[in-house]
Amino acid sequence: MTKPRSRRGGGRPTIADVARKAGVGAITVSRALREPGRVSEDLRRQIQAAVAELGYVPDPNARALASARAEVFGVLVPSLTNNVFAEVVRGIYDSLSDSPFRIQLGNTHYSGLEEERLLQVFGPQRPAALIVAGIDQTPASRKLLENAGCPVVQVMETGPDPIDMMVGFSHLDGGRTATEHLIEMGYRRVGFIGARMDPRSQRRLAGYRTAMEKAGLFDPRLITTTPVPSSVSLGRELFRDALAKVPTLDGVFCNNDDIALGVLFECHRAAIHVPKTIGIVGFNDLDMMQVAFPSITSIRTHRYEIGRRAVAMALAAIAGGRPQERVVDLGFELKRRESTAR
Amino acid sequence: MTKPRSRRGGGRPTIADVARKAGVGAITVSRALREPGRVSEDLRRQIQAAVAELGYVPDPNARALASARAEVFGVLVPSLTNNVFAEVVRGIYDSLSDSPFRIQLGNTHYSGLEEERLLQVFGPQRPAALIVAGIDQTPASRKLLENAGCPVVQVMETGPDPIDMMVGFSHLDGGRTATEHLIEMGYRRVGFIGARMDPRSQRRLAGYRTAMEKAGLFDPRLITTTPVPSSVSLGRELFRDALAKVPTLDGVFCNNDDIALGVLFECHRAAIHVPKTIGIVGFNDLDMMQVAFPSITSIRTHRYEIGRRAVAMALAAIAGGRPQERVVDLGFELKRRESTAR
DNA sequence: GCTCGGGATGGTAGCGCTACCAATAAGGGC
DNA sequence: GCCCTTATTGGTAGCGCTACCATCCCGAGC
Repeated sequence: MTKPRSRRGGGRPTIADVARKAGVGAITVSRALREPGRVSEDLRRQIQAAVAELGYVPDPNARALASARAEVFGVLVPSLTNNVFAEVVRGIYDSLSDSPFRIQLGNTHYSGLEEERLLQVFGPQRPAALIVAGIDQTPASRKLLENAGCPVVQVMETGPDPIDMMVGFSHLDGGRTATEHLIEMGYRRVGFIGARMDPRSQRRLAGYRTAMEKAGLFDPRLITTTPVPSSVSLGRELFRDALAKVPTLDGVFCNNDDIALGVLFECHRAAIHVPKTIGIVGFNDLDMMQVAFPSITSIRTHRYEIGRRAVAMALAAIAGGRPQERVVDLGFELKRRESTAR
Repeated sequence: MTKPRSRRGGGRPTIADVARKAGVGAITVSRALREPGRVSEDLRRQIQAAVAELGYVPDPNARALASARAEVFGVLVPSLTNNVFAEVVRGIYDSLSDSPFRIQLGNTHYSGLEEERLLQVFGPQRPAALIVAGIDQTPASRKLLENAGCPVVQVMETGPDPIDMMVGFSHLDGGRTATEHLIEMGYRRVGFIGARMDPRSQRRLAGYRTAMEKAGLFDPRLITTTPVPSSVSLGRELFRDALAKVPTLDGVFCNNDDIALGVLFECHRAAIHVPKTIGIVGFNDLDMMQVAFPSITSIRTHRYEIGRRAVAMALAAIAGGRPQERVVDLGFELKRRESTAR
C-alpha cells in the first residue's frame, strides 16, 4: 500500500500531511488557516503545531484553482521609471505587505493597446482586485475591467463615470492653479512646456489654457509640446525652442518637474535670471524642487497616498462593504517657492 | 445526463470545450498550445480555430498546479522608487513582455529579513526564475534561493561565489575610478558623501578609500555618511556637514547622483564655484547629470542592460543550456564633465 | 424526554490543466 | 514481408486545494 506520493511535487508537505499529523480532516486544516474562528480552539492549536513542525505553506496555485480566485492584485501603470507612478506603486506595495495578497505589476508604456493586452493576461488569473492608472481606457479595456468580476480602482485622476472606484485629483485644476499663480505673480507671457503629453498632461494643458484665456493672455504660440518621453534634458531643449519662438516669454508652467529642472538649468547656462526674467512652475513637487537653486514652485501631488487609498478601497470592497464614496479626490497643493517670487 | 458544468468557474471556456469543438482530446489541445511542433498541421489549425471561436485562454493557475511550475519570474529589489532599480526592473519587463512569463515584483526595503519573507512567499508559487538584487543575501535567503529549484540571477553587482548566476559590475572599482579621476584632476582634499549606505555603497566607499590611500590622501574625517535614505535634499545637508567638518574640502565623490545634485545646488546657493573650488563626481549617471549646470561628472552604469541580460540568462537556463559564463560583468564608464574640469 | 437549531467536523467531488504511459499509425531497414 | 523505430494521439490519474453537502453532537425550548 505504498502511496505514490509526491511523484511530481517537490516533496513539499501538503494539506493532507498536516491533516494526518494533526489527526483531523484536510478541510479542517484548510478552515483553520483561512477562517480560524470556525474551528475549535483545541484543533486549531493542534493544527498550528503540525503546520509549524512540517513547515507547511499552502500552495497558492492550488488555492487559486480550487477557489476560482487568486490572492493577487493586478496593477497597471504606464511607466515604471517615472517617479510619479513609482510612488503610487510604492504606496500600493506598502499597503499590501502585511496582507496575503501578492502583486502583479504591468507596464503599459502609455499604450492603450498594451493595456488591453495586459488585462487579457491578468483576467484569466482571476485577481482579487485591479488597480489601473488613468481614466482613459479604451472601450475594450473598459469592458474587460467591468467584467473582471473584482473591484477595480482607477488611480491618478478623478472624473465622471468611474468603472468602479477612483482615487486621484483633477489635473485640469492643477494646471489652472499653477498658471493662475504665475499670472498672479505678474508674469504675462506665460508658456506651457510639456513632454509625453499623455491624457493627464493634456488636461493640465487644458487647465493652463483656461487660466490664460480668463486673463486674456492666451496665445497658442506660447505652447510647446512633444510626444517624446519626458526628461530633464528634453526640458532644456523645449525651453530653448520656446524661447526662440517667443523671445518675450517671461514664465513657464512645466508639464512636470523634470522639464522644470531642465528649464532651470538652461536659465543658469544662458544667464537668464529666475525668477526675475523667467518664472518657473513644475508639477508633482519632487524632493529636488525645494533644494534647487533657486527653489522651484510646484504643484504637490499625493502619489503615495493615492496608492495607499486605492488599496484601502479595494480591500474594503473585497471585504464586502463597498465604500460610501466611490470617487475620492485627494487634491493637490501649490508650493510657492523662489522660482516665482518676483 | 446534464453535466453540472461551470458550477464554480465563471463559465469561461476550458480546454475540454476546445477539445470537444475541435474533435480532439484535451491533451492534444494542451500540446498544440505549448509544443505546436508535436501536433500535426491539420489538428493544429482545427484547434486554433476552436480556440479563436471560443475565446479560450488557458487558466494559469490550473497550469501551474498541474505542471508544478508557474510561468512567473520573481523579482526582488530593495526599492521601487530609486531610479537605479526602476531601470533594472524596466529592462526585465521589456525583455519579458513578449514571453508568456508574468512578473512578480517584491520590494525588500533594503532589509535582509524582508527579503527572506518575500522569498518564502515566492517559493511556494514555484516560479520559473528568480532575480534578486545584490549579493549579500542572509544565509537563510541564500539557502532558500539554492533550493528554489529554478534559475537564480543576482543582479547589480558581481562577486565571487554566485548562488547561480550574476550580472552587474564592481562597485568597488567604480568608487575607485571616480576617486582617482578627482585626484587626477588635481583635487586633494576629496570627500566621500553617502546616504543609505547599503552594501553597494559600502563597496563604493571602499573603492574611494583604496584610491585615497594609494595617493596618500586618505583622512577619515573626509568621509560623511548616513544610513538615512538618499535624496537630493539630504545631499545638500550632508555637504554642509562635510564642509563644516573639513573647510578645506576641495572635491566630493558622491554615493549617487541625487546626492551629487544636492551638493551642486548647495554650491550654487553658497556661491562656491564648481569645479574651481569644489569638484563633484556622482554615481549612476542619470540623465540630469549632463544637463546640470555645470554638468556633473558621473560613473555611468548600465542598469537597463543589467535587467535585460539577467532575463536572457534566466531564459537560457530555463531552456536547458546553462550559459557559459555564470558571472557577467557589464562594467561602467566614467563620464567626464564640467564639474571636475578644473 | 423529545425535537430542533446551530456549531463543529468530515467526505466527496471537483477546479482546469498536464505528466505519464499506452495505443495506434506511419515509415525504414533488412 | 516482418520487425523496429518514430511520430501522433488519447486515456487516466492526479497536482493541492476548497465548495458543497452530510453528519454528528450539544444544549435550548417545549
